[in-house]
Amino acid sequence: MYMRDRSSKTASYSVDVIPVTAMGNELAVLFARNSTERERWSLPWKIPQTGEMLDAAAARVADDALGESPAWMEQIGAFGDGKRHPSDADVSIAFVGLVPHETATPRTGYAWFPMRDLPPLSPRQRAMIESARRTIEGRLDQAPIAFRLLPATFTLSELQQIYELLLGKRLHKASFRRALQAAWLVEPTEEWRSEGRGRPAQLFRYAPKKRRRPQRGVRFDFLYP
Amino acid sequence: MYMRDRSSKTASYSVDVIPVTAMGNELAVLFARNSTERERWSLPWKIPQTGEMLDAAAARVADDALGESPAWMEQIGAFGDGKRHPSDADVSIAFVGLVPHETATPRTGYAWFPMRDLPPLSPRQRAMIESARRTIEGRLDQAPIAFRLLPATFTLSELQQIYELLLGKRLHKASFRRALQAAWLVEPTEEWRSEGRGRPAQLFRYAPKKRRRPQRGVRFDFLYP
DNA sequence: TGACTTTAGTCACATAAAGTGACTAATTCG
DNA sequence: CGAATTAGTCACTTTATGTGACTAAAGTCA
Repeated sequence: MYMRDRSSKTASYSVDVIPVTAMGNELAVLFARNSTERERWSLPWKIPQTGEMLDAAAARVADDALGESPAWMEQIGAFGDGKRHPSDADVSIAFVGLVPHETATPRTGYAWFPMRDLPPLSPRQRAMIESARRTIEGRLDQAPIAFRLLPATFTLSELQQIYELLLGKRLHKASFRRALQAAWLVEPTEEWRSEGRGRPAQLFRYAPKKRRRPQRGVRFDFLYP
Repeated sequence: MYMRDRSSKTASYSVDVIPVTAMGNELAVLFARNSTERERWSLPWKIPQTGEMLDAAAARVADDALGESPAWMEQIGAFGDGKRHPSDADVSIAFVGLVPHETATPRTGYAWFPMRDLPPLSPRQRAMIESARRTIEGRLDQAPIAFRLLPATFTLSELQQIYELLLGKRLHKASFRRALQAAWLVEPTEEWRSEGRGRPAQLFRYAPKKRRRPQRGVRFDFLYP
């Protein structure tokens, strides 16, 4: 295991990844089993080589854990508060990654934990996971990240469930579909899927079309000073 | 000047600050004159002490440059692409800060540069500044950052000009004021200011009132896949 | 089989938000 | 004084969003 001299004057960092997926009807995060304390878990991380790009290092961390790179990944910042961290680095540069649950099988030594039932973690790791959750929620209306949690084809009800999960509230079916229609983001396939009870649902795929920029004015949507 | 061994295995970082203000009718960034090459400028930075919080280090960097801490500051991430940087650190952890132009007087060795006429910079510094610009624009409807570029009292026309500057487009006066009214963010003072020609304008202050959370559904507002 | 339940998909109307031009008000300039 | 300039407001239009009710196609079960 990597160790460094705490008295060194150089401020050091590690690259940590928060891999997120949608398991059932809640979000889940991937953890790596601790090599020394077998009952402890931590977010996957590494100390990048000199000259290695940050996002490349993060992609490698995710790949080592899942055998594939996340469908979407974004840096969520550097975290320096809280003392203990597996890497012993002063700060963690964190990335959040989204993977569809269907194709994401963790390698041995890694496991998914539902967001609401995480293993014991250091304050820094809890802060990073909370920041990841907020980043996902905030990106939702800025980038098509919800589709990155679904397989290539999906029903509109599945898509709506993902949005309800990420937003933490129910959405009205008609409003959701009208907005989706207006956004030209999905197109229907020829296939239908019967889930047992109820009318079969048509399968759609993510296929964004060009459209004009919605020219809106200002928004004062924030709540807190 | 701080130097470190490039062959060291420890990945190192510096803390860089992008201080932003509104000068006339465009944004400006504060730079520090390079100590060795007198004609070069760079963003203010430092290597934090071990154990020093990142935001505390950033506040100190800004304070050294301006004699005051920014009215608003936020970390915008870690930047590792691009080779040359004054600090010689592998990555820069960047913070964007907003200061009202009226009270922000740079110390000797520092100067404001308008966004559209920046001095020659390394790719990494250009990337950080561009990211700062995007962060400001994106935060605009999530936090009251526009008020952080204005003095304590201001006219609604001044406020609208700040928004037009940050959004890069003209806004309709009536729409702007209607939205502002609905947001309960400002309250009028007893003072009026005459700018020479035209009717005098009433002065307002930033005084947010509590209000219910705007319960909106989904937004598919993004343009790019 | 046929009534009932369940999920998918759509419609029409009501309400809320945003875009827009035109108006009045108060000041300076000539 | 009257034109020009900036502030502030109004009323109307257009667009977006909220919402309940409807039809459609499947399974369940007496």
